[in-house]
Amino acid sequence: MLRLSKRVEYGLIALQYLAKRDVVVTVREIADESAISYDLLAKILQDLKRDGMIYSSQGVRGGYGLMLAPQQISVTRVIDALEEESSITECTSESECCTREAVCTIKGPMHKLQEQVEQVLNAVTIAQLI
Amino acid sequence: MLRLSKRVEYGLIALQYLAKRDVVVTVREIADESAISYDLLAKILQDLKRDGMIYSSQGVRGGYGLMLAPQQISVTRVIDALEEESSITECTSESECCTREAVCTIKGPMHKLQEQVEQVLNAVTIAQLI
DNA sequence: GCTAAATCGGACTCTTTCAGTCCTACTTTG
DNA sequence: CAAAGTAGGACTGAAAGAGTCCGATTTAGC
Repeated sequence: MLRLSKRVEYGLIALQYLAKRDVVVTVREIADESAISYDLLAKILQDLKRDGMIYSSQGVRGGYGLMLAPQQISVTRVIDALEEESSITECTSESECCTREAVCTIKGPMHKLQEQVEQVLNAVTIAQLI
Repeated sequence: MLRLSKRVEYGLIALQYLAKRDVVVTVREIADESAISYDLLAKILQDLKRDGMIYSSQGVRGGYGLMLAPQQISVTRVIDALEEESSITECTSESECCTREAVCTIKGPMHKLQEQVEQVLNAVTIAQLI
């Protein structure tokens, strides 16, 4: 469907939220304000933290905050942090092995297409969302 | 996953195949040569025909052929003909109604992003696949 | 030190979408 | 009229996605 997953959508919303604040923010607050499932959002923020674009402080008065400047966080990076695969077709994937490889006649062009899409997603950052 | 569906992938392969020939080609031939399920490909070609980018002739010696020049058939058009929805998020969709609309803070930027992606997909045509 | 408010993280369920199959009907050439 | 095609509905199976549940760990503040 060529659609961003809800995980990425929620991730972008959360990052946008964090970018507007300069103190740590709880998952609860973002989830309530943005009408997103708490449990789901909690997992997403954990993944974003693993990537290193945000940090967390645990315990009471804990929460999440940005580690990087908004303009350093591209949509591509968010996608990579939150999704397993992000190639446009099976044959442009590195991890999967294309079942029709021997007879595949569109591998080259698809690679080019993927590069162009990535370029677009790379150019958009959290800074543009604020 | 931001991935083109198999329907679109097979559709592009079939169109590329047709673009290389100047006579009608049967579904069977394309399916065999490209290792694609016959039944599935048959449905895809029907949809492409409905859109008007290819024509069919029924009966013995029948098959499909291009109605338009390869450079007139963009990837966007193929996607539109073969998929229900193609918006990048729920909130940029026209047919769906975003459940979180009241609190959605990324609608504007997502629309811009979608336009840019569409621009890329619009610029690539079957002519580039040959 | 205890308690409450947080993050951490595994395991699970439910739903929807996608890919693919099966079967029957209609069309047309030879 | 038979064989080779397209036309198309209905169904199945598998996989991914979205969301839930529950328990563990950490830590500020009383």
